[in-house]
Amino acid sequence: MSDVRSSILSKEYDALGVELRLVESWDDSDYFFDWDSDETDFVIDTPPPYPTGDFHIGNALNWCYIDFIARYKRLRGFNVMFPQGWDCHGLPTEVMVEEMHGLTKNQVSRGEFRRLCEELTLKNIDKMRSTLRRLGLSIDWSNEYITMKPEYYAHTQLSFLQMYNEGYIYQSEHPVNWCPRCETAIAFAEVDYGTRESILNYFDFDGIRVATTRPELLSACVAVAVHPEDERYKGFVGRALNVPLFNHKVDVIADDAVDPSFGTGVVMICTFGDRQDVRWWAEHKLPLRKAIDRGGRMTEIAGKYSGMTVEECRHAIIEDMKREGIIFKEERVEQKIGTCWRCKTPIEILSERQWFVRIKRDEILETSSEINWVPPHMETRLRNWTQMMEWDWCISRQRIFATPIPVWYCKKCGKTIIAEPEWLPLDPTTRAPSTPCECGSTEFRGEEDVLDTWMDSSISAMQVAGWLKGRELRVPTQLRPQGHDIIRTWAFYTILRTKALLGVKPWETIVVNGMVLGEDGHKMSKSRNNFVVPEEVIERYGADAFRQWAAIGGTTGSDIVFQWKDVVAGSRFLQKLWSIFRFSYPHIKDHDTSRPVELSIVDRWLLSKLTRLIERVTISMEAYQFDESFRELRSFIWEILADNYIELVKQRLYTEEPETRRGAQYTLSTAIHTILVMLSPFIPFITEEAYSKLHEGSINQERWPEPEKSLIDPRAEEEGDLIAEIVSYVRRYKSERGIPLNAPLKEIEIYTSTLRDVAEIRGATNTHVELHRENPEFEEVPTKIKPNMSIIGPRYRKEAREIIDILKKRSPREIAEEMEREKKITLRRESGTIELPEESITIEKEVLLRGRAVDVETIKNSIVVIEK
RNA sequence: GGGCUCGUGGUCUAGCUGGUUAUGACAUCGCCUUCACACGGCGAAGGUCCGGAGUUCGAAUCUCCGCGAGCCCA
Repeated sequence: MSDVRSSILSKEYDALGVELRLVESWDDSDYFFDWDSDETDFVIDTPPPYPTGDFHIGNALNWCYIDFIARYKRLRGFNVMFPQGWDCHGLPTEVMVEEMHGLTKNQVSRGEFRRLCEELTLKNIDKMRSTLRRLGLSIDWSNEYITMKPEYYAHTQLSFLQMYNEGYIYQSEHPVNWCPRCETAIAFAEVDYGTRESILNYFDFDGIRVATTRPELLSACVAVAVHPEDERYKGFVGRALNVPLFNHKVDVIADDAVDPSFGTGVVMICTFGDRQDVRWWAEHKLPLRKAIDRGGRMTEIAGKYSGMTVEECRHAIIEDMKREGIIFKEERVEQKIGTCWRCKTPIEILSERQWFVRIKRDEILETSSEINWVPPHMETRLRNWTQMMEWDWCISRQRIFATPIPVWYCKKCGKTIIAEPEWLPLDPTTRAPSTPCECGSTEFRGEEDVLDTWMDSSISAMQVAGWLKGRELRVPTQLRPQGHDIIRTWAFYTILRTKALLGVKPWETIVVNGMVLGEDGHKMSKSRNNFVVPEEVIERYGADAFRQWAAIGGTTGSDIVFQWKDVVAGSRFLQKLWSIFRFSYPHIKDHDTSRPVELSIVDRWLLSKLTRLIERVTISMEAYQFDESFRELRSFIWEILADNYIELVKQRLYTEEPETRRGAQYTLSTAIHTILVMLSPFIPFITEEAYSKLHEGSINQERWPEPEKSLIDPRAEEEGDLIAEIVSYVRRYKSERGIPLNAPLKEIEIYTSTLRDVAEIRGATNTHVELHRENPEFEEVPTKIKPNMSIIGPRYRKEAREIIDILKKRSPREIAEEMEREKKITLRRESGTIELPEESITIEKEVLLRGRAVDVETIKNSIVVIEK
C-alpha cells in the first residue's frame, strides 16, 4: 500500500518545464489536413495577420478561439484544416524599410526596394511563428501561405483578370481619398478620423455672404449652393457670380442638403473639399477644377498661389482677402477631418484615374445573410457599412511593395492590354506582353500602380479551400474566426470577392471575437501604458494559463479586459488539476477493467453528473461559447469531483477490500479520462502531460466523449447530493468547533427515507453512522411557509399576490397540519375559496428533540443528529 | 454626429425564452497544517442589479426615456 500513498508525480506542477518540453516533442503532422480523407471537412479560414513581428494579444485571443475549435472538431472526428497565412504587402513595411535603411523608395530600384521589404517580412514571420508554437496552437503548417510569394500573388492577379473580364473591375477617373504624404490613393476603410480646430471664414462672395473653412480651395470653386426654402437667398438662385480673387464664373444652385443654420447658409462647392462636394458635383454635373496635386501642392489654376502647400495657400489667400476687405468675420470651429490611417496626414479628395471594384450592395447583403454570424448582432455592422458605401472600392495604390497590376498600355495607340492567365505571375514594369498590340506596336508602358493589400487577403477563403491547387474546391469553408474591428474590411471584401469569383459565400459561419482592453478598461496602447504582450504572460505563467484567460475572460464577441488575476487563477487551476491527478494516478494507472464492477450510489451519482456535463459542454462548444464550456468543466472538477467525490471515496480507495475499491477506481478513472479529453482543447499541455502517464500516444488522437444516456440516474443524483450535503455539513460542524477533520465524532444518526447506503458517509466523516427509517422521537415544528412562485404565479396570475398575503397571515403550524390532513390548503376569501395543491408551497420545519444532548440539522427531507 | 455592445457586492464577471436565497473569481476578515492540493479546505462580511417611467400577480431579466462607458465608424 505504501506505493499507493506516495505518488511518483511531482507535488508542484511545473507548467513552464512541461510546456517547453512538449512544444519540442509535438509532431506537426498530427495537425495536417488530409486532402483525401473520408471524414467530414472542417476548413477554417484563418485571417492572415500582417507580419509586424509582434503577435498582438488581440491576435492571441483570436487564435486561442480558433485553436479551441480546431482541437474540439478534431476530437469529434472532423478532418480539420487550421491554416496559417501571412498578409505581407503594405505601407507599414515600406515605411519600416525606409527607416531601417535610411532611404526613400525612390533612391533604389523597384526590385531592390521590394527585396528589402521581403527580407524584413520573412524575419518578422519567423519571429511570430515561434510565438504561435509557444501558445500551443495546433496550426497546420503544411497549409501555410505567404501573400508576397509569386505562387500566391499569381492567384491575386488571376482573380484580378477574372473580375475584370466579368465587369467587376474597371478603370476610371473618379474622386478618391488621397494621402498627400504617402502619395497614394486609399480606400474608405483606410481613412481615420480626427478632430481639428479650424477657422470658419465669413466673406463677401460677389454680393452673397459665404462661410468656409477651406478658402484655399477658392480656385477650385465650381458653384455656390443655398437651401431651396431659404428666403434670404431666393433671388440668387440661377445667377452667375464672380469668384473673388480668381474671377471665374460660377452658378448659384439650390439643394436641400444645404444646412441653412450653418455659417451664412451659403456653401461654396469645390472639387473637392469633402465628400458632400463630391455628391453635389455628381448630382448637379458641375465642372472639375483640380487645385491640389498628388503631392499636396497647389496647381496652376491656383494662379499666383501655385506651388504652395495647402497650408501656405490658405494663409496667403486669407491675407489677400483681408487686404481686399472682403472677410468680415472669423470663427473658431471644431472640425472632424479624415486622416491617413498610417501617417495621420489629413487626406484630400482628388480626382484620379484609378482602378475600382464595383460594389454590388444587394449581392453582398444577400450573401452575408446566408452566413451564420456568431454573435448575430455583428452582422449589423457589416450591413450598415455596406449600405453606407458611397462609391466603389478603389483598389489601385501608388506604392511598390504590393501585388503588381498585370496590365500594360500601348505606347502607340494607348490601348489597355490585360495579361493572359498563363503569363502569371508577372510584374508589368519588368516584362512586356508576349504578343504585340492590335495596332502592331510592341512598345508598352507597364502599369506602375499596384493592388490594395486587401486584394491579396480577401481571397484567403478560396485559397485555403484549394482554389487553383488542383484539388476539389471546398468553398464555402466552414468557419471564419476574426475580430470585430475588421468586419468592414476583411469580412466585407472576402464576402464580395468570393461571391464575385465563385458565386458562393466564403464561409458557413463567422465567429467574431471582441477586442482586448487593458486593465484600465481602455483599448491597449503603448501611450496609455496598459500594454501587455502575450510572450510576457507565457513566460511567467505558461500558455495553458494564458489560454484559460482567453476562454473565460468574457463571452464570445464581447470585448475582454486583460487581467493578470485571471491568468493567476488559471495557473492555480492547473495546480489543482495536477493535485487531483497526482492523487488519482496510483489508483487508476493499472486498475482492472476486465470484469464488471459494483458501483455505489456516489459512483453512479458522479457518472450521472459527468454525463450531464458532457451534454452541456458539447452544446456550448457547438455554439462557440467557450467561457460557458470552460466554466462548466472547471466547476465540475473543482467542486464535484475534488471537493465532494474524491473526499467521499478516499476511504474506499485506501481499503484492502478489492471489490469496494474497484467501483471507485473505475469511476475515478472514467472521470479523469473524460475531463482530460474535454479540457484538452483549452489546456493542451497539462492534459497531454497527464494523459501520457496513463496511455501511449497523444491525447490528440482521442475521441470527444459521447453522453451515455443510461448513466443519467436522477435517483442516484438525489441520493448523492444528499450524501454530499450531509458530509459537508459534518465537515462544517467539525470546523466550527475546532475539531480536526479526521477526528471521529461519538455518533451520527440519520433519519431519512432517501438514503440506502451510508458507507461513504462513514468513511468521509470517520464516524459510526446509524441509519433510521422513521423519526418518532422528534417533534417537528413548522416555522415558515414558502410559496412556490413558479407554481402559484402562472396558475393564479392576478390572484397570486392575495394568496401570498393570506398564507402569511395564517400560522405555519396550522397550514402544515391542514396539508398533512387534506393534502391541500383551502383559502377563504370574500370572493370565494381557493384550493392550493401540495406542490405549491414548501414547509420549512425545525426539529426539536427532548432529553438528549445532540445537535440537529435538517437537510432536504432528512434529519442529521450528531451526538455531543 | 451615426451604428453596435455594455452598465450586477471594492474590482472583474455569470445570470437563455420574466418567478422571490442574484453566480463565480480576485481582494478583505476569521478558523483549520487533515495521509492530492495552504496556488488548499471551511466559514464570514460585502449588493438601491446606473437612474426614471412603463408592461406584469411578479422585472437584474421585457419596452421606452435619460445618464454613463467601451468599441467600430461618419
